[in-house]
Amino acid sequence: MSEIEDAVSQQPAAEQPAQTATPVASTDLGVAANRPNGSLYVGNLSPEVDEQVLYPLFSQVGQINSIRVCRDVISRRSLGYAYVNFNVQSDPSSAQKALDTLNYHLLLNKPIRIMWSSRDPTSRKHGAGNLFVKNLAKSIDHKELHRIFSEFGDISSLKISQDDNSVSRGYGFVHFKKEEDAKKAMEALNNKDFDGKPLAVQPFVRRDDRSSGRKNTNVYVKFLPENVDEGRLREICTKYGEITSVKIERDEKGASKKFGYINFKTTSEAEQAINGLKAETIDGQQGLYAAFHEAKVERAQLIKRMGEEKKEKRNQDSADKNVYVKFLPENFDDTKLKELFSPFGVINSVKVATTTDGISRGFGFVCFASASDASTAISKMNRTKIEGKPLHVCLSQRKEVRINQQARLGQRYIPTVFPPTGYNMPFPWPYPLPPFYNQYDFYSVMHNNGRGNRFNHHGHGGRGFRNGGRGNGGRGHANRQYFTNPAGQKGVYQGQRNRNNQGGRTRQQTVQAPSVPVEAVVPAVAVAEAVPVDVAAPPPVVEEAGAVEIETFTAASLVDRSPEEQKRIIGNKLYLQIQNIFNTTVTTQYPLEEVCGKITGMLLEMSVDELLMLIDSNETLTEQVQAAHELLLSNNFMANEGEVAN
DNA sequence: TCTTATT
Repeated sequence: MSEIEDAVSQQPAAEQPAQTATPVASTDLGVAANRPNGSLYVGNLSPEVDEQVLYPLFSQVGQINSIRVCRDVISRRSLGYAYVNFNVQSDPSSAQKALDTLNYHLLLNKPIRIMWSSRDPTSRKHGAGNLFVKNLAKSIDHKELHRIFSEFGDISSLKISQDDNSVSRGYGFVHFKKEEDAKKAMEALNNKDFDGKPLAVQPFVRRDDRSSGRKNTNVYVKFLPENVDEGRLREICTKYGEITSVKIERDEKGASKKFGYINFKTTSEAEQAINGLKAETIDGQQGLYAAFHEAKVERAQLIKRMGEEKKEKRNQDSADKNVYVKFLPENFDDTKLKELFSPFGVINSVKVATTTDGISRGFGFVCFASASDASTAISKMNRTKIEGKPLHVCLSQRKEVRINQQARLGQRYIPTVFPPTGYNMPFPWPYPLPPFYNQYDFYSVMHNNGRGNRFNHHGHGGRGFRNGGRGNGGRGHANRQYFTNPAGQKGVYQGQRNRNNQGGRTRQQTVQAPSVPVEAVVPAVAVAEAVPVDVAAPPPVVEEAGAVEIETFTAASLVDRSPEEQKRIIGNKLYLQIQNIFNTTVTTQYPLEEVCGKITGMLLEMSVDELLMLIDSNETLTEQVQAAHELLLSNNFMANEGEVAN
């Protein structure tokens, strides 16, 4: 299949690419480098365990910023692990306390396994200092095993395998922080009796690595001449080493199937035989195939793995060479498309997407031999007019990538964020956090400000609405955040709410006033909030009041802008388009500005390329808006108690 | 008788 056909055809979802690191404000609180924040990984959870179960447990030891149980994107089923984020400002040791006191705590009969959350998977993957422990007495539980091994050093993770009834399977894993501690423990504890059984302690070896360590002495050989029998084969192979058995596969009539097996005493003998047989001349003929004999299952796995690797490689290869072209004239076929793009470099393949009747669907793909040619073609051809209509040209995103992006939208499941204790709730709890009010954004808002709130484009503490008509007199803005005080003082919680609902209540609560008032959501606000801002960066330019200019931009003009700028510019346009969709095709019961702002922010999670495609296709945008709106509805993100429809 | 992972 060509790269292009491949790109067009349906593909199973591929692995998600690695996420970029979240910028985190650096705070030196004297904690070890491997735990700069109060984030814990909590694993081995029953599927039923959710945030509401974890909160009371963990809040006993300290103030919690947020808890998130990770779930399957589609089914929303728990993946059996969670992140618990403690407020390090209020107590830098709370996470450590949780580790010391809550590890192996039974939740629904399963012992939770707590570790420091580490973004870097390498230590987990390469497994240095990891021990496999077997022949464990069933009576030994997690705490007991931990007690036994912790004598030799810090343990980063320990687990005893259990069956569905939480009964020990008699083996487990003890991962030390330091490899030398693991070694000491192994030497001291291997073969030592515990509860009447000698413990077996050995380095942990992953299954894949283990099978290769198994003795491989059996040589598979094919393309044998038909007249070669066992005796002859043995004769040929004696020079390679000591043979324990020879077998040639035969059909029911006893005729050779022309392949067989020779088993040697040692692996190295088998290896020599493999090399030698490939060059062997039998009756003047060459061309034997020889290899280690692998069990059927292993072979199937190997083939599968190779296939996956090949496919992955193909994906990688075409990722930056495959150009997506949209808004082609109806009569444009493969030949014309190729002609159009051939000035930019060698083209491997072209394809105009068509219906089953062969009618152009108005878009296509051009796969270049080189990524730089693809890049040139994009910059030269995007927005050039063909028969009066500007083309849209960008890198093609593979279907599974696009699907993943849509899935990611659904994944924007908001962590349950818990307010500090010892404080009267201004509104019912738990309350889900609106999408873009996470603490990092908030933090940046707070820090941006010597000179007024970045999100308040009027530059003063008054009303920050920029919609030019409604001001704050409109109804139903709910604005609430839970955040960490950037000044590092005592945990501060601000629940702020501006609303004039029909009951005439206006509730506003500020426990400790932030340095700059935070205003409600309007277009540019939503856009700005969606883009995390580097705390150390200089304050962004504050635009003139009322200047909600929607920049006219081209893909080329965006190139020179920073990623934040690109998103801001696109976001402004996107906001208006989304607003238009709500005015024409989608209805919402929520305040228009708020819902548009939130959805703009959600969609801005996509890549710039994807966004450019999106703002050019009202149809796709509408689909995405509907999906995002449904998500908001289903997660109850929007204000709902007493909120009046707009 | 050979685990488990990112908001």
